[in-house]
Amino acid sequence: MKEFRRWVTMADVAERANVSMITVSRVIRTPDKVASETRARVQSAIKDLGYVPNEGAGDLSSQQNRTVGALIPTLTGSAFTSTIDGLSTRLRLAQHQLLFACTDYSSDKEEDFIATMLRRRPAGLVLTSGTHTRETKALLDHCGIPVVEVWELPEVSTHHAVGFSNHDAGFAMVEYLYGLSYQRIGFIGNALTSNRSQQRLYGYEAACRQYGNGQIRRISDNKKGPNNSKRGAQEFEALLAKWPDTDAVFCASDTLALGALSQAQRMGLSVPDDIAVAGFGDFEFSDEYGLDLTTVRVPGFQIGEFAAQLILNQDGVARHVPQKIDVGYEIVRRRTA
Amino acid sequence: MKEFRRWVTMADVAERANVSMITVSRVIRTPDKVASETRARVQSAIKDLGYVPNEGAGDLSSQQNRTVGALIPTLTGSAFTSTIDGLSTRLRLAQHQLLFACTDYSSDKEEDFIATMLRRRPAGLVLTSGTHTRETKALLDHCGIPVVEVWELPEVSTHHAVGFSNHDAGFAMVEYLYGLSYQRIGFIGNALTSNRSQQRLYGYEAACRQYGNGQIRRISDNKKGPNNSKRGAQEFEALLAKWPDTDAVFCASDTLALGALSQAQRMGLSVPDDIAVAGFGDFEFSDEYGLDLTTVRVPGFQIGEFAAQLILNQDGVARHVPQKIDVGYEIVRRRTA
DNA sequence: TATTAGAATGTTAGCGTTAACATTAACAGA
DNA sequence: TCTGTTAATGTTAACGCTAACATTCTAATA
Repeated sequence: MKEFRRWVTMADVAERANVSMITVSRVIRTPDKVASETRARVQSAIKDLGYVPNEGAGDLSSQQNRTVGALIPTLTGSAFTSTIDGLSTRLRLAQHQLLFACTDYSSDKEEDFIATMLRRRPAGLVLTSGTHTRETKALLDHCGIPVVEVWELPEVSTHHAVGFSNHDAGFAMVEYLYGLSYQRIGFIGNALTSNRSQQRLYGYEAACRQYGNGQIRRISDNKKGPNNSKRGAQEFEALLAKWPDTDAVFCASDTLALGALSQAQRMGLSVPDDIAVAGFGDFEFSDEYGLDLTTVRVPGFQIGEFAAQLILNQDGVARHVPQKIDVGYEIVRRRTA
Repeated sequence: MKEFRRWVTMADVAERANVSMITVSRVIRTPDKVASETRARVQSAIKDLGYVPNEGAGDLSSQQNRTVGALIPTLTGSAFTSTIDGLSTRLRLAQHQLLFACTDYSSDKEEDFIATMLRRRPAGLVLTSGTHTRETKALLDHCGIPVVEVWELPEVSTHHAVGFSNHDAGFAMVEYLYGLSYQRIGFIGNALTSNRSQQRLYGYEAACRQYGNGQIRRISDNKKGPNNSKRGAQEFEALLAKWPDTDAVFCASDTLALGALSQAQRMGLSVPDDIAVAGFGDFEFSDEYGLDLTTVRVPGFQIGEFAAQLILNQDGVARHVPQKIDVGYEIVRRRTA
């Protein structure tokens, strides 16, 4: 039966080890600067009492912070999970911790979360959104901590960025499809959800202009909403209803492609003979299931690691020159195209 | 060009609004207790200066904490993402924040992360592991904060739990398969990875004893490792090599089932005519793809919400009676069985 | 008019830690 | 012997905030 038990403090440890608090502090942070005998005494006091340092108090005193905030739209079926994994992994090595939240595709929630996170005075912020409300921008520009935007590389930005050109990646995939002799290529995906999808669309359009007759095959609805499989299936169906001779579709995400594939199957179309399908993101499932989806592979885990690195590097130092790290992408040809 | 700029403090706000700090504090936390005129003055000072309260300092002073730690094995292709979504969502409503980390299936990392998180003095901890190292257990038992284990319901535990009986769910699925007249049912999945998988296996075994001839069809390798699709495919193949007349397999996760299905396809087996496949977890993809996987649905998001609730309820109060919340499960019959 | 209650605001101390400076002891070199 | 240097440890004052108690003022009540 646990009672209202106070956490053991550094003072408790100091008393038991018969030293001053600062010596305990040194044993924890700079053990070399303490005589080995004293050190041993303090360490056993720490162990005996089960002392766990209060890092919040330490941060307050030292004016540092070993916390990093990260924001992604959602976790379920998301492309960003690997990036969060990478972040978490890299931060652990540096003894930093991850403050995490899902914005659920809402700018308001994003603003709310950022404001709330800043109250913790994190060492940095990792964002996946790209587009922010006016207030969010002001908050980010004035808070003075490193902000890293991931999964894209904005032309101009006051923040760091780790990602790749979604435009070029989209272009490259469509160019590749043209190279495989597909002629009438459609685009599937909601370009309003994120700047990333939009850039992929622009890349598609540019490739169509360069290699095709410039015709754009796209169901342009203005519905916002997640780019999930259901949407992929719906848009695939609509696209083929409008342009029955379409011989390939480029989907703005693997999840969309999943839906497109299942719709193709339902419609009795053979992939890639009747129609080719290409995705984007190389999500785990496409590799593992017989799907064998032709797609654009992006090093999501690495993106997380780099983002962490950018923030960690700045610890304490105010290098406010926005860095851009291009992690590139890779066309992975499998069965569907 | 941003410089070494100090964060605006409450003292700055107080000075500008010509009040004492405590008044600023009250405007933020208990606005009702401040005269409207003063309140307005303080609020505009806050806005003018772009003041963001330092919650760490506040926590230290008030001996409270609005942070909750959560630990899951991994994020990519994980069943727990929806639970984290639920946690995040619920915590936001209570102005709490989520400290998050991936243990990567390692008990050592788990211990490390828990120790590190405790340094932040979180209001509670949400764990998905069930089995911990000796040190971890000691840490959890003595830290005095609410700990919630999710996705299972241990018989005895000193902690809260939000989940369901993996044994019963496994039993129910296999019982259901027997009810559909399948006779020779195999089990796919590594029962060593987690207690959950093990319980599902036990449930399978119990059902076999009760409804079948008690024969266990399972490739019992002692390889640890993630229950991913690749493993599902391998075990499926091995299982059928050993017992060619198997007419149904119960997989410990949907991801495994995904692999099993793809392997069945490769082997030219028709599902469910030649062999039925049942999964566990109702992951997003199985719903969205033509997969139409028969599976056990678990309310993952709700689990997260409940876990948050348990921790929030305890805020400040020391109710150390471990609660158990059974969220149940549901057999979802689709095409594969 | 004196008393009291309550609303509004302020003062003081302390949360648990660390930075910065201070002290002490031991010992080497002049 | 005296000075200087270094290693080991200690003292004091923050860090930014809030709890607890204190004060002031207004207005209602006796």
